[in-house]
Amino acid sequence: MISGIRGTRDILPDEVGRWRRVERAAVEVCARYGYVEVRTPVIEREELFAKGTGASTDIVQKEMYAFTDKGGERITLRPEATPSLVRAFVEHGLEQALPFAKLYSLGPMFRYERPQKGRYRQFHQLDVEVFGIADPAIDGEVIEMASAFVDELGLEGAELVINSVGCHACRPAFGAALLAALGGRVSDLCADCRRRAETNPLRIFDCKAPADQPIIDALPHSEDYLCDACRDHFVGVRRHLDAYGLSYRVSHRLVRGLDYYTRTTFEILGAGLGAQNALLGGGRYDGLVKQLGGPERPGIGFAAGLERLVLALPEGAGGAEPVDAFVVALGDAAWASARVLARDLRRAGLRVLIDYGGRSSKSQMKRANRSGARHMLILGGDELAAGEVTVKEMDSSRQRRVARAAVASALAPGSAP
RNA sequence: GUGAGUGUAGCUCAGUGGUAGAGCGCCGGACUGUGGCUCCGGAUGUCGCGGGUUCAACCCCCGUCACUCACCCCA
Repeated sequence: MISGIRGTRDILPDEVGRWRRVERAAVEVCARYGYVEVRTPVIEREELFAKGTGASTDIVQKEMYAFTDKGGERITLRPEATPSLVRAFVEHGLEQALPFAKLYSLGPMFRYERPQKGRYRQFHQLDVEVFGIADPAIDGEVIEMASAFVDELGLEGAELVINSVGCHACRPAFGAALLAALGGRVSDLCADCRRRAETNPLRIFDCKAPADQPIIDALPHSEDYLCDACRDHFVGVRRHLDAYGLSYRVSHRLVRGLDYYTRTTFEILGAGLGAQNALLGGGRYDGLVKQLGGPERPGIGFAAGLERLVLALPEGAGGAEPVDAFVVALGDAAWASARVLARDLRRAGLRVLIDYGGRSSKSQMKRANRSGARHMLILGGDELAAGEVTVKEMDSSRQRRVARAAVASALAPGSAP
């Protein structure tokens, strides 16, 4: 047997309803908030992510499925969607064509990571991006929409966390203040934190090692180092969230890993998901469009992990649509006629199953029962001769004979058996 | 990349150094034109893979792969 690739998953019939539930909610919520859908390729130039996501990030350094194609180009499976959407926005001049550059996209991403609960090598994201709006009102609207999406799915116990990490002007000062506050205590931290102190000091706030916590708790907060413009912006964002009546927690420890984030960052954490508990995360990235060769345009957005949303969905969500009828043929003579009956009902828009080959009536009926069909349509010698069909309602076991032409209407909900 | 746990029937799992099991599911019958309930019968396994120890390995040892969870990273 040839097995699937590690970290990839087959979404089987018993789970696909939950996926459709999440995807439908995503599409509907985005439409309500004025977003339009964009679909970009799964493969991109490697340099798009080196420049966009950040050459120093783990995603680019060790997690990309990158290769040289037959033409000698460096290609990669996309590890995230934001750089692709920025590219499409710039490449096609979308700000000219659209009233607002509010885009969303749905699709698979690829990262070579060790799989665990809620984390896979091929995973799926809803990606939402807004280009060209600097006003904190859009930060508030994006975060409120993310929250509405989670609510729409009926997820209990989700928590919204926000922070501001400052801009290119004020963040370096905060980084320096962090290192200064750490001083000689860097050597007391865990190995991961000592590495972070070298590469990306902000990420020390992500540390989970209990021994490090007293030191980390004493570190300065990014909010206290914001420049005036960033401070005003953050106040504005919170004013909007308060006006919406959203409950949220400001956490100075919410620092996101991608290089491009500026000012607002946020996450929504789910309950019962294990260690990978971020249902969605995002923030503002005011320099990214220019960084990728476009005009100077601010940006903000988020990505939601569909696997995690499916995982967090309440029990029983996304049940399958029931089958309307299962046609049972009794005796060889009835088979051909039964197949035509099934065809006619299907063309009339009904969901109809029928068995194949001369199985016994008993086994056909067992299969009808197992299929969850609402009705059983019995066609034997008697019915054939009379031009009728026996319509049996499965739940009540009540049945009646109906003229063939009237079968479709007899299957309608509320039609008495 | 690191650590721990787990790999036995389609699924959930028991099992003992000496001929592979249960429950559920599946197929058939009891009931030749009435499903679910009950009873009876049946099929299905390279015991993850490779090597070693042994008269004999599903069991013990080594390696390897996969899965799960956690670290890292992040949706």
